[in-house]
Amino acid sequence: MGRGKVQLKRIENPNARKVTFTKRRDSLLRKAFEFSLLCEVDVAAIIFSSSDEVYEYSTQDINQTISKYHRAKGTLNQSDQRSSTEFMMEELDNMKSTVRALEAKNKHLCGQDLLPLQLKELKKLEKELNTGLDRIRIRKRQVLSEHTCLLKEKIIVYIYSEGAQEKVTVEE
Amino acid sequence: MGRGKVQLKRIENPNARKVTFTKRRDSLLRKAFEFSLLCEVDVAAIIFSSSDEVYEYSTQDINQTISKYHRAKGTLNQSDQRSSTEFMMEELDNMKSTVRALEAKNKHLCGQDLLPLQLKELKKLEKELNTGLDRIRIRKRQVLSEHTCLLKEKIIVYIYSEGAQEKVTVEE
DNA sequence: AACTATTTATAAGA
DNA sequence: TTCTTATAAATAGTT
Repeated sequence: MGRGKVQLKRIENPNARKVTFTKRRDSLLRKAFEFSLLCEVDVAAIIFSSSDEVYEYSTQDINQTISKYHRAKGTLNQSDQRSSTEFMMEELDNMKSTVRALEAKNKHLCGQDLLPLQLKELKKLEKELNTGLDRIRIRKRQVLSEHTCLLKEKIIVYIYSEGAQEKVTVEE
Repeated sequence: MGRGKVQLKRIENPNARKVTFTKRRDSLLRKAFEFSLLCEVDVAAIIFSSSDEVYEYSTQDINQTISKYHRAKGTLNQSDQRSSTEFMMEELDNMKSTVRALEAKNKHLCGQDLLPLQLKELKKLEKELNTGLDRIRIRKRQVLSEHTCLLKEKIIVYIYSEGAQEKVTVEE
């Protein structure tokens, strides 16, 4: 439509290209608008100039249209992504307070930061530590006796083997 | 362009509307394509049918175009959002392993889950607990002596005051 | 789905 | 640039 038929390729003359850009940009946006109105459908069009200025038309808010597009395509849409981000932030917050609590408990168990504690809490802590200490000693004795058994075996092997190279030590 | 001039309003006849939809849809997408080619610019068009089928044209991958749009508009674009999500996921992962480590340490200090520990680790743990226990006992004695001082004061107050109502107890 | 009378878009010229 | 205009293209209504 025009004085001549156009070749479908880049318009070489930069000026002519710019003029055509403006003309076709406007009519594309107008066509999009007419189309959506006549046929009562959602349409969005985004146009960048060669210097990346943005021209757009959208039936509704363009971000809604983009979200709708993503939804239709089954790709993650923005609002979903935003809410998953929010969810993660919440989880992160929870995690942080968990870490704080665990670190505090840990320090208390190691006898640090005791000043804020009440007598009752100190007694509870002492009890916990006593229990822990008992269990650790029991386990230590077990391990130790296992070591000793192993040692005995090794000694026997040692006695019966001339080429024994391995050095065996028993702690505590 | 047609047998008559169109009114710019919804085409009432559903059949005519559907036909026009197809015609204008195709030409809009074709126009978008021609435009981008002739003027060498980025264009994206998204069309939904009345039953929300998607028709689209984009010079490059449409998500890239959408990102470019968001970037140009200064709104948070998807890839930015994705990377912030990725960052948070990483942080969340780190936090989770921190929690795991702290919980394990805590359990060990309470004498639980000792089986995987080596003799050396058990001894270190025992030492830590002993230190902790010492400190807790020191602190407990402090608190207790403070209580006792307080008690002494209260007794004096009690002796000199007839209306004393508060009941004072001293633990251990 | 194809046709065609018209309207609309637009390339090139002023 | 902007306006004009000849012509190409799109398309509403028809078949």
